[in-house]
Amino acid sequence: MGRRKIKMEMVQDMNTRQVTFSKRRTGLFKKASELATLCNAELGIVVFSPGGKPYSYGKPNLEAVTERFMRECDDDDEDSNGDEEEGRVNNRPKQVKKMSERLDWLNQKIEAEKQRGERGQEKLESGGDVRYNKPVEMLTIDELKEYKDMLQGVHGRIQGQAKQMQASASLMLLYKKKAPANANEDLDS
Amino acid sequence: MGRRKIKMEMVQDMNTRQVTFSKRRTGLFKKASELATLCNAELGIVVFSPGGKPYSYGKPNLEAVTERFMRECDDDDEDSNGDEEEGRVNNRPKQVKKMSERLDWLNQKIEAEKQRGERGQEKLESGGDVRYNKPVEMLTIDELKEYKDMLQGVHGRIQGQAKQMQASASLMLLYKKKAPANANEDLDS
DNA sequence: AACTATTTATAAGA
DNA sequence: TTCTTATAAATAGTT
Repeated sequence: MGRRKIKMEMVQDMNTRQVTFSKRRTGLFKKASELATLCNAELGIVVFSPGGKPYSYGKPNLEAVTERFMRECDDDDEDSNGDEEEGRVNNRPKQVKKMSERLDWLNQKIEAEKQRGERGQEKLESGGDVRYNKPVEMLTIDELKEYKDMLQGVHGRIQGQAKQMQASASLMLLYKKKAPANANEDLDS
Repeated sequence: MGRRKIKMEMVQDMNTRQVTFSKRRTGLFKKASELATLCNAELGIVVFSPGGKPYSYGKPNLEAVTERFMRECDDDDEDSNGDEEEGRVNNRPKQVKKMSERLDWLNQKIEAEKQRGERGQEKLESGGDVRYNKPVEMLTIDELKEYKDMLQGVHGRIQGQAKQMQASASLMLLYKKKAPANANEDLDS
């Protein structure tokens, strides 16, 4: 589809692969947008880059997931229950419960990390004092850098995971029935 | 992209729209497959046809993940039979809402943690500079290692949990209405 | 389903 | 990264 035909296998060169990913992701989302528009279809896409970063496209919009969740669920409560005498409490939500339990567990872990982060920070802060008392046990610059990178990495990855969860949760939105076509960014040309 | 250029709006003729949907859905999934292959990326797509039928594509294998999850959580699985009764839009919204609140809470915590991490980082960086002026430092190597291990351990568990959640969320999409066609074979040509 | 005339996407290159 | 362009690929209308 370009100057040359390429073999359908993972692009070896990292740089080229990144470029390819970027271009084709854009193309994929455009195609998705067109399909949604032309056929009045709803769809959701979540793509994880080789680096693990999540990208998503959806109609209706998959952004601002949490707020949408709440809003649309409220709407859903009011709309779909109007003439649904059949809407009994069914037996399926166990999956949701399980997922919620996992979220609970996750939250606990994050809270724990938060606590420890504070303690670690105390150590850092008190370190200024210790510095004058213990002239020996010091960190090398490389060790400091390592520590810094570690912190950045952990925080970054946690955020990345959170985004992934959001994207996934967004897809769940599509499981529900139609919400009037909230206009999306028009990728259609 | 064909004999003529078409306006980017919903195709009016029902028959044509169905044909367009079918063709473009195939094309979209192929593009997705190629993106995944070329860039070693993971992705998932769910599309609802105008008629409301869900189609999905995923790498790796959304369907298998879905089935596995369903099996694990099949305590209440009564949907395996093929009856397509629709009147059971359930009480899920409340649970989804609950989950959304947790997600929101989670994000707040993560954001707060990020802030803390940045502050801690400043201290580290200033400490690194101080190091050239003062013969001492704050944390011992052991303390640093302990902290690092702790964070890494937490992160590992969080990431694992997040992946599970992601899989769970994806599969929930397909749990009820199973996709009639899960195009997961080699779409790459 | 197949067939093509065209449009569209994109691999390389700048 | 963004643009250019030669070429590959997708597809709208037709059979």
